[in-house]
Amino acid sequence: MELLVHPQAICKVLSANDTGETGGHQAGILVPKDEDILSFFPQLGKETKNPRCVLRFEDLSGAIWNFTYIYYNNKFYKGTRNEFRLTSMTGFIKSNNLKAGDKIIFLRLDDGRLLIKHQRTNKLENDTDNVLRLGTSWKVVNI
DNA sequence: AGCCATGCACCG
DNA sequence: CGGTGCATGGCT
Repeated sequence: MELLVHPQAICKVLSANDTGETGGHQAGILVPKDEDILSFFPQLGKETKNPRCVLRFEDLSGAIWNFTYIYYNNKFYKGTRNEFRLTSMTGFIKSNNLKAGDKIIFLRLDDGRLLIKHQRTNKLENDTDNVLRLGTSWKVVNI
């Protein structure tokens, strides 16, 4: 019997840097080192420097987006980086006019296919943010 | 830990 | 040359 359970969907509130509003060109979003979040993505270790893989996402209109999931781990190779990023998202972010505060939601279907959707900022919800105070801007969503 | 920022390479 | 992405460093 298989008892291993993985989250089927996660979401992230975009930062200004994620959307490119800060003028940066890092072309993607940061993925916090949270077990529940990382388990959604392929496991990338520190055996090789800056390992990556391309993930194929489908949006609600049926369009296909290929994002690159990278583990910048040069901290283990005489550098200082130790973080995960999902890059090549400029097209998706621009075509949907996503801004800081908006959410991106990733879902995995039973057949392994990946879906991506987004949600505009809800200001009322923002107001309660201080009270809820989620540890990271990512959260596991059960569907 | 997470977000901000930037030099360089590549490509249309 | 401008947009995009890679890789990396800095700041909070």
